[in-house]
Amino acid sequence: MDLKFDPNNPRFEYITDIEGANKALDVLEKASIIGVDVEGTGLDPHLEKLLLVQIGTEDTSYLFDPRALDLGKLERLKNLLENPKIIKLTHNGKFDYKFIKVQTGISMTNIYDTMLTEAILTAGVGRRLHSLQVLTQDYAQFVLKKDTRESFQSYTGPITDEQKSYSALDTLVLFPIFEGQTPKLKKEGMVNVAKLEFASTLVVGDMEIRGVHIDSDKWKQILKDLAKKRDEIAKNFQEMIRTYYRNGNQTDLFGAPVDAINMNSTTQLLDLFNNKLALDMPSTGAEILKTVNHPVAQVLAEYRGYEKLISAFGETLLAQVNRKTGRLHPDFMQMGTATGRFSCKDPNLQQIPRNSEEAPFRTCFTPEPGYKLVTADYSSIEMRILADLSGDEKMIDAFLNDLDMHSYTAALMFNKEYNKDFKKQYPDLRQAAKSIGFGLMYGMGPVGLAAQLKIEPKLAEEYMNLFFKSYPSVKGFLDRLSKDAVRNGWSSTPSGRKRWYTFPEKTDPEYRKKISSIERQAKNHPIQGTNADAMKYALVFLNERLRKENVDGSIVLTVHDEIVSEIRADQAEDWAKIQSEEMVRAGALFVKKVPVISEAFVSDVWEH
DNA sequence: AGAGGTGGTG
DNA sequence: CATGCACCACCTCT
Repeated sequence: MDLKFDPNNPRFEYITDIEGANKALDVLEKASIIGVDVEGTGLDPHLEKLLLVQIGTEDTSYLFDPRALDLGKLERLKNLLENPKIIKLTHNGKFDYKFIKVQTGISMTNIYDTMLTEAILTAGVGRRLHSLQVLTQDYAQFVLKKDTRESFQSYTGPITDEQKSYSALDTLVLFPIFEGQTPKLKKEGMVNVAKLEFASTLVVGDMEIRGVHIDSDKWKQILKDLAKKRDEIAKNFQEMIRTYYRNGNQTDLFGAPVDAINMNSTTQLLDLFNNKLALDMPSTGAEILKTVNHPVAQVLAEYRGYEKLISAFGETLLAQVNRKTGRLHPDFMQMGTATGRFSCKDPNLQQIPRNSEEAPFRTCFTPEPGYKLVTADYSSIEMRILADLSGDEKMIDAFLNDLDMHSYTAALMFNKEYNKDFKKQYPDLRQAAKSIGFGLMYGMGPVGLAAQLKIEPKLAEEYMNLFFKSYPSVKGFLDRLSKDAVRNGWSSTPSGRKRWYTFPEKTDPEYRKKISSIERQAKNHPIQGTNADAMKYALVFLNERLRKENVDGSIVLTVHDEIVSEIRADQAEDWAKIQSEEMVRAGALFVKKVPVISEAFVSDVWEH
């Protein structure tokens, strides 16, 4: 690899005035590909300060100092970064996009992201984090020092020579990585997948910048109510088990009884169940507790229900409300999974409990005054994908005729007549059909199905056979997916999104177990991954419509098959129609044999 | 610090 | 032969 720069002495221009900026732009405007990176005093674009915006060609990096120059006012710079014809090489461009947009108002377009590219080129195998350091070693064969990065943390002084060199390298090194990655993208047929990811980045950036509003007072009240119930149950529990412990009658300084054990410790719980109560339990999980015929187990299960909610969705979530915006700005990772789905963290808003009477957490997510939430989700999208990809005529017919899928399946399987009251007439049969339908998409076998339905494995196997007889193409389709994956070492969605597998040694004692696991993953990947593809297209389409139609609002959440946006009240109803239409249009890119359905509604709280 | 257990979401 | 996909948060224990 011939580098166009010297890693030990990179060329850069440090720009603090208009003349310097114009000279740099004279060069940059002639390039078709530029590298972009930013340095800030921290990670939060709302709270921290931009210290440098580096924009470079393959041999020189231009370091714009936003403390010396109002970058948002530099019309030529804005036009450069917003020019859709010029490719901006980035590494984790979402970060740079957000900082630049929040602090200068400039909205970068046409991003190429080396981190995302590496993620799609290695999905399922290898590292989950693709740092610039590692990619530099892989593609440019030198060691990128990273110790200077920390020097920007909370930094207020003038930019040092060392900081300049370091910052310059961060744009220069993007070029050899880009050169090394793009042939791989072509070879793997993943250019369009990459383009989809890059387009999604801007949507995710906007979504994270906007964040989502949460009613903290209401949230706290829910927690308070839950804690009261939990504490009462905990007290009962300690009471019940006191006699088994030597410290059972001890009291603290104020005369309150001391807890016999820590209810959150599985070690201590297992000791209680197995040694004191002689129950012989393998674990203390909910499934086991249900089967244990002892009041202590039931009380523990009840306690767990509350303790889970309080600990996982408690004050730590509220503590993440941004002090500047007053909203939550979670981190959506567009390649957070091996299948192409998003993951979400800090906080993970994709795992907020569904609303219940006791814990209506989602109702605490509300729009700003004057706005509405518009929620839309795909209707049984993964089943529709299965129908489409397998090409099963019966399953396709069921969706074409808009039947209740699981009822229809049960009717076919058990030779009953389908009608719209089927769900009421044969709830158990419908449930069995539903479990098989979902289970198959996860590669489940008879034993798993038996456990789920609490029936004998033998009967479960009969049920599965009935399912496959009802939908003759499905079994062959799924078996082909697992066979192909084991033969090729990867599976693929119709869009070309791949997932690779690492195979065990033949001598591995868990060889068969690991192969089975790969087979299940390979059955699921094209289905889940196609869902992910559709969602990403939908997000891109929706952001385009927001801009084109001049809608006052933004997408605020995405939860696998659901999109939530926050829209000015008078525009919300019209937007709801657009939102479901665009989701359908995106889904229809992949699902062509059956209809794609998305229903949207307008509300004042997040409800599902 | 990292692993294992548990349980929330789609 | 082994027996359900994809995640993240919190807790305890080492």
